[in-house]
Amino acid sequence: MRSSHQRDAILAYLQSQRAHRSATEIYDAVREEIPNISLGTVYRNLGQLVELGKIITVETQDKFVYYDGYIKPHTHFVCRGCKNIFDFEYETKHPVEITAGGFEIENERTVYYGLCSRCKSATK
Amino acid sequence: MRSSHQRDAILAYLQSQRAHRSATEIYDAVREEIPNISLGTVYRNLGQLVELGKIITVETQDKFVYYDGYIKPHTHFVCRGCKNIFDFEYETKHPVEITAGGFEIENERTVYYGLCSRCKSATK
DNA sequence: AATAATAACAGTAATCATTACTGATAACGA
DNA sequence: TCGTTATCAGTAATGATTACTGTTATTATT
Repeated sequence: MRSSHQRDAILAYLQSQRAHRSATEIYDAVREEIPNISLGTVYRNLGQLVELGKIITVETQDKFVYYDGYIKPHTHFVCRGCKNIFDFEYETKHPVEITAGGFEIENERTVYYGLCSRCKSATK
Repeated sequence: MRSSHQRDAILAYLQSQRAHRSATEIYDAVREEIPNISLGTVYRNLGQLVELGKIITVETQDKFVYYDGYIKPHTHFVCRGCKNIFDFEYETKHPVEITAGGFEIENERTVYYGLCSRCKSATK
């Protein structure tokens, strides 16, 4: 794989902050550094970075995929109020039947939905 | 809310089998009973059934949403080989920081990815 | 049972995140 | 420096989902 300025910029952006960004948000952010980068390039490189294991995807009940440069296993909490995504330590214990049934887990995703403490207070 | 033949058929279909179906698959299945039902009607009623808590959605790394008539809390395993989705008992333990941090969990989704035992053997 | 109000519908058009395509450009081994 | 070709920018296409519109069916009321 050849190196590319575009891919480096995308990875650097995702690693520079503990956040979960959609392709469009990444596109907007990277355009400040590479004004004529195209959205297709962003998608192609995001796919490659996922393939390389440098970033991960986070699927939620939103209509788009979020990308995360923090690849240590962790879970997510999506607030119904402010829509923010919070990271949490990974404490999941696999259902025993999975491994007992001969299934091979390669990775997993857990997403919690609810209200963060700030939004919970606001609705009171 | 008024009763509707279409909504009843959709719910009956999803409850009749332990499966996870996309909107299009549900559309095709229900059309055998109601040939001129429209896809928009399927989507609208799926949304209402989710709202009513009669069915749940399952978001995966696929590009479409699956609907599930089995609403007892459980997790899913998506096989990378055969693409089947398997159900498992719910044994997740919430990260302590979530409740400690004042977050209110309303629901959660866990999806495991990997190979089922059949597909694991096939690749050997 | 007939009527009125309107939720729900079928059919179709629009939206929009994502993917595919194409000719130009840039990375890099020879 | 040159040739190969991965990658790119720009743009068109795809496809799941949503919105719109005139019609139909449900349900409360007469």
